[in-house]
Amino acid sequence: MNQMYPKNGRVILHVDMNSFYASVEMAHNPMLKGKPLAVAGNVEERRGIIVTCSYEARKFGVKTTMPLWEAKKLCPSLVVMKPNFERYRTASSGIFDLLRSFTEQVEPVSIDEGYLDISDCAEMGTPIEIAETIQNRILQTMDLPCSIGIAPNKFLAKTASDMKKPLGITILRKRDVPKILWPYEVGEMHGIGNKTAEKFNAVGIRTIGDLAHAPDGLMKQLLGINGTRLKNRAMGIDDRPVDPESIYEHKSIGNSTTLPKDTNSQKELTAVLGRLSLKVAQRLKNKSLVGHKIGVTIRYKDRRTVTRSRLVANAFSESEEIHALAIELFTKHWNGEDVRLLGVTAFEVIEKESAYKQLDLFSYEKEAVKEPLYNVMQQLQSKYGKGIIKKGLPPVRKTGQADTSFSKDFLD
DNA sequence: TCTGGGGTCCTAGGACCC
DNA sequence: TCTGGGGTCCTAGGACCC
Repeated sequence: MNQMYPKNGRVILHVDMNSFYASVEMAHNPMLKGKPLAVAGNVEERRGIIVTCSYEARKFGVKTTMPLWEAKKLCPSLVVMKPNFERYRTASSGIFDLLRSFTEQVEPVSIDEGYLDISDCAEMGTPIEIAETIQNRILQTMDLPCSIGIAPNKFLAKTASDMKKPLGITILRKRDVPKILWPYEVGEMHGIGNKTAEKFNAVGIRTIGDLAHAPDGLMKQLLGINGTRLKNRAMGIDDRPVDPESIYEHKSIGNSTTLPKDTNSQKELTAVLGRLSLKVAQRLKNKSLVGHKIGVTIRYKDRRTVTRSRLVANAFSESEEIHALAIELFTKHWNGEDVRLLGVTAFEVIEKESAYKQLDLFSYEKEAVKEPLYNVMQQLQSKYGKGIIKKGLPPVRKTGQADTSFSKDFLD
């Protein structure tokens, strides 16, 4: 019997906080409980949108990304709050600390959701018992509700956690994929937005089951590599590992803002770029990062959006440098029309330390004096490719741990 | 009196090199 | 003289997610 079990059966949890910002506000001020509550950006401006809302607010038809004025029309009694990001970050790190007390194999994907690989946690109980314990502890210690999906991979776990809210626990076994997953409309699938759903509908793919049965060639032709991937997901296949280190791997850091009023005043726009550059510089500094590529985003009155970027010879992190680079890019590419939004982004960010190390390697290469170090660089290049010089060393990974596991057919 | 702000990944085309 | 083919790097934009 044993040899019938698949070798690499995994048990993955996806923990998804329910209307996170609104729930944190309610935990912080219990008087808000039971009220239609919305957290909205730019509350004092016309351009505020709903970021999160409580289930009471949803009953009125209030939804995420809805303009504030529209939400108030639907629900005049709506309580509207500005976001307190500090508060949400604190709650979030409390949640992830709690999750890490079960296993180190925790991958946060955003402030309010994350994956756990509990394949090696059999001694703690069944997956359902573990999920119940997690859900109860987060609720009891932090007064915050979450939904949890249990499945053999990330995609199915994510899908499962979405199926019952709030405070749901849902198991999605691979053998149940045809019955449970396939009847859904293809647009419901995580990773498929409006555009892709339209493309699929145009060739007669309406349900996730249709996608699972679609010809490989068609998928490739329609969406390239992503087509194949989506089809695999629809079949319940997803080999991505749970990666606890991924949160430390930043690729870009940027700030943007929609202006209170559209403007073409160069003085004002320059000042806004200055404030954005300062924020980017502060965030780079907090994380000890430097950037190698500067980017600006310009959105015009009619929402046409232009992005421009360029590589910079020397790594940057100071706000003045960033501001100067941003102004240079902006003035070169701005067409003079009224601007609605401006953004400044640092790309190709790496740790300051490894940026220095690479500089050292460079200078040794040029002078060709220190043979041993030059060789090190050669080795790095042959191992990781030439990009290593620009992109930096891959982060060091902790090695996995041992041993005990669930009976392997639990989720197959 | 519409539609925020933070990201990631993929693709396509031109430049450039061998 | 009528000009290949493969590869990488760089930039811009699209799609998607929370």
